[in-house]
Amino acid sequence: MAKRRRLLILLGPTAVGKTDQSLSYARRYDSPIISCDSRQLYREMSIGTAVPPEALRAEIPHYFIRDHSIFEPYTAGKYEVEALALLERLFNEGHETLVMAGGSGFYIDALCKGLDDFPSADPELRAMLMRRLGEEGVESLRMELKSLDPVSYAALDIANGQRVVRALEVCLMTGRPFSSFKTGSHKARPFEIEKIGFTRPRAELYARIDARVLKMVEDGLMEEVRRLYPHRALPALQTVGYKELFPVLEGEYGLERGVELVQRNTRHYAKRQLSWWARDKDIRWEML
RNA sequence: GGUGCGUUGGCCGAGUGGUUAGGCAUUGGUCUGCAAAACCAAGUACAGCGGUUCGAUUCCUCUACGCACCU
Repeated sequence: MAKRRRLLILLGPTAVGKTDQSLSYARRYDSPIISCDSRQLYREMSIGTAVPPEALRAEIPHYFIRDHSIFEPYTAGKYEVEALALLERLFNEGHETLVMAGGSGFYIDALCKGLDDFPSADPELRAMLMRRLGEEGVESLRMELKSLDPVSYAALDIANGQRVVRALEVCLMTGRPFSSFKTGSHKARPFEIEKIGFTRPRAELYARIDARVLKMVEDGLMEEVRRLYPHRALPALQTVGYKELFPVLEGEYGLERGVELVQRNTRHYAKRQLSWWARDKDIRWEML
């Protein structure tokens, strides 16, 4: 009889305390921790992304923590493929329950439900469209999308340049409308999925965020930022905790202001995470 | 005690005799390969009393508070 395979996903807004929770769940199920965090997976960043401490990673194997490079832009699509393969391997090694922990809602959904078979971006085309976005503005790209794919045009966030570019690039690459790739169906997964969401009262969460940012600075965040400064234009560094601190190095404003901005943007981020999960009825919420 | 200036939503800050500046914060939301990204939306404030006026946040009186200067 086949063993019951279960993926336990621990999710929640940044700074809620997922790391501590994942530790106890991993111990309970004798599972490694599979991270689902779009920034902690870059090896060049660690303080600003609040990766789990060294000691913890020595005790329990972690995956998708600092095992990719900022020089190879990562995407939710890659995560779906790689994480699925990893899970398959780990289940085959005998695990019945695997613990996943993370805060990237889009990545979690990609893994659980799957993305449709869109082509991935062609870097040159993407760059060209982004340049046009900058030079001509969204309006011009929107008009082009309207003629190539009226369905997407109607459905898309009309002002969201990034989305318009994505839709347009798929149309141009394939000769088919972007919308024609969307099936609206979920892929089947060869394991059960259980989601536990951790949350806290808003004020408490915000206070934790503010304190954690201060702690990061104490721990040498500015050194990390300085080291990454030459790469500040990379997509991976368009990240809270870094993008606000590069201007400090340039003397645009002081460290104090930089810290305030990181705190603020982290709060915004936490709110967006909560908003993403608000409509996911499969999550069992737990107040910490 | 006197004179002058000021008092705008959580904060900053413009402005007007009659379609509610704006920014930040806050709150809500969107999301199919950059997602810690990108984007959308919401709140109806003019210190208080009275007056002038068809109508006052805007003009006038007084009161309170703040600042400055004078005796």
